Amino acid sequence: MRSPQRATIVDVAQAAGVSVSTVSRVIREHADVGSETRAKVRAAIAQLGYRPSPIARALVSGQTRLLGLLVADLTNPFYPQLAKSIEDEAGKVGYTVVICNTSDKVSEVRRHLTRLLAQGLDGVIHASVGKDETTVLSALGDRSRVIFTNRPPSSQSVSYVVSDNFSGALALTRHLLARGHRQIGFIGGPPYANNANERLRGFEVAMREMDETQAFVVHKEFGRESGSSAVSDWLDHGSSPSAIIANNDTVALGAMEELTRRGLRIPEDVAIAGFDGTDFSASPVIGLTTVDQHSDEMGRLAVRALLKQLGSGTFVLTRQLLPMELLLRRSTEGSGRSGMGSDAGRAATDIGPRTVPVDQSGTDIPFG
Amino acid sequence: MRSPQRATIVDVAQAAGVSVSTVSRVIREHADVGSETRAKVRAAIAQLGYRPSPIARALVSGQTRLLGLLVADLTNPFYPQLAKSIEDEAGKVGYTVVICNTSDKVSEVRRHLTRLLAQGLDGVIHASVGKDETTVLSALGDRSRVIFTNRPPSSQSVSYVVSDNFSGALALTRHLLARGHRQIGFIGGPPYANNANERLRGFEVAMREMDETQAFVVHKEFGRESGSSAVSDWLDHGSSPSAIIANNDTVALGAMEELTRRGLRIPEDVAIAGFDGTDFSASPVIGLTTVDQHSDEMGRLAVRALLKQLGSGTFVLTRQLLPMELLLRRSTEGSGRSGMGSDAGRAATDIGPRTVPVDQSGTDIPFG
DNA sequence: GTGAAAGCGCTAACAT
DNA sequence: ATGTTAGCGCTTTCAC
Repeated sequence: MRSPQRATIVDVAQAAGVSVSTVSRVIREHADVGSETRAKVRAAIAQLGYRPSPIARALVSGQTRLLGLLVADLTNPFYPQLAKSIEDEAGKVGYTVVICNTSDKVSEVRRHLTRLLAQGLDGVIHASVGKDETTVLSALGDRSRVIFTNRPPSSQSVSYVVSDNFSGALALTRHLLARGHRQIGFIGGPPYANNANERLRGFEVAMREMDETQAFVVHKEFGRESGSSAVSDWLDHGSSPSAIIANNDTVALGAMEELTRRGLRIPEDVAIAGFDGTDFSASPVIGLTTVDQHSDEMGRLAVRALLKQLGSGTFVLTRQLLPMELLLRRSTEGSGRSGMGSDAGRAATDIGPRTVPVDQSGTDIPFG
Repeated sequence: MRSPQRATIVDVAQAAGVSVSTVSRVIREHADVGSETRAKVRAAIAQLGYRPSPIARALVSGQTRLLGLLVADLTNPFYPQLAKSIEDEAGKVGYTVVICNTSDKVSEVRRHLTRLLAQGLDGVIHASVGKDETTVLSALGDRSRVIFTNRPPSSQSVSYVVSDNFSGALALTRHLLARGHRQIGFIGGPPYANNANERLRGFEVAMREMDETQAFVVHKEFGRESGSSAVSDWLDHGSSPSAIIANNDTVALGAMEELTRRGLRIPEDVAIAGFDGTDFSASPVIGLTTVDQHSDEMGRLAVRALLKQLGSGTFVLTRQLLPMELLLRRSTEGSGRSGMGSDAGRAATDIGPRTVPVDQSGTDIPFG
């Protein structure tokens, strides 16, 4: 049952009656190799079932084709969606990605980075904490080996591909205002999450555009409990928003739970909306209005940008802001009769693209 | 910004005024090294910030400390839960795990295995297809490098750590029968999924224990759509089960969606239950009765068993059947008033442990 | 167009 | 207790 000793390049060379360097050239489809020779080598390779050792290659090239992906919490469905897209894109060009759960802790980021580095990875996609560029950079030693996604870094001198959270929140809030809501609760995130901060800013700007509005803002972590506890905070202290915006879909679900528990109807008594566009938000059982992050595109672009950085000798800063999309569902739109079909909620409002000019210098321009 | 040329073992040796082998010994905390020498070396290592190259190590040792994890679908919340537990356990002993999405296709399994093997991984945890031992083994070349989890393999000569799906289904079905249901629909899985098969078997055995029962069985894949389409199949063709058992929580959610769409109330009109014990099933908004797989324990045990196999020279077969736990929620128990608190559904029925005797020979004993 | 040989950074005999 | 040395499987000058 032992696996047969793998053939090495030397075996192939012998079998083909050529030198190892010739075999190496053939493998890498390098320059000029006589077509007969090439054929002989190819035959030998096929016959021996030879596969070059990635380890030996890595030793000499210094490249492992291993990418790290740091996510805040794999049990928040948004991250698996993102991870899938990243893996697909990376896989296409022969890269393997290692997903790491950070629980949004800088210490975990450091721990994983150390271990990954010890494994010899080439680069990192950071879709977690935020505001931790220093930690990341000091572990990696080189900003060309990392790209931030999902949450923008606080500095502008490191690459990122994130959503235009400000505009997304703006559009969502305006929509709720247009539907007549004036007292709106916002469940903000922890201070390190820049995407959450941007969303809050969008909310605040929209609220100020209108008179007679009242905003209730609390700050929480990203779990379901956060949603429940925010609702409790408000209802137990006499605040009664007619609509609630949660920082992400998971938190929104938690808020729905608490409202349900208290016998409040959604959206008749309280409307509710989230962010991210997770799959479950679309479920008719849940029917949650959300601002979609387009995780597919985000992941794809992040991988491409990172690979570009890794490849080119000179570092090229990437700074991309992706448009979000407002997906209206029952949780804000009213009871949308049972038979509304599976396309419900795809009546979307696209929030136009917006791109930040990239300048190589990487000066720290504040967001917005 | 370039990362400073990493120090090598030779640098350390020079700095410490010893030979490389001595440094190597110190690194690996090997045998006897004079305590002064050791101190000198340690100092040099610290001072140079030396970290041994995993690649060079891998080249000589043939071990990468990389584990592959094959999952059917990362967007089914059960798999992230499982993955998390596996990563944690593997991380504790310095292993890194690469998660791969197979979409339950043997061709994808093969593709990933090939790529992972090219990356030089040590072993694989297979939590996907099932009945594909041949493929897996021929890719890996050695059964000591793989362990099946979640879904049992069809042969008994390869290691696995899975739930006692038969007993779980038995207990769930008996519970529904006890509550008076006689016409029960079962949404089975595709033929290759042995855990689904076991669940169906448990269901059938329980149904036969009682007179005057009627079972509606359909076979579907594992997505939400499967749940919806199963419900449609039944209702559009005059079958009307008073309870539905879905093969997993995701499918159950899909079924709930279709029932809701058709204006049927859960559980008043139709009761529903799933499998796996995913986090979302516990949400009061969903309140889905489920048979919990204990993904934490399953992952932990799978990793331990695999590492044991990888370590020991002689292959030791592991065959473990883990108890499942019935978690009763609103979807089967009645409307469980709004204020039932967050512990609702933790009133659990433990389904006793059951262990299959392991014999080294690995003869093919059929399940049950 | 092809080959010889020197490493990449480490481990593991085998000396001493 | 410590040092010497031969690889691990490959890439890459540098010759021919």
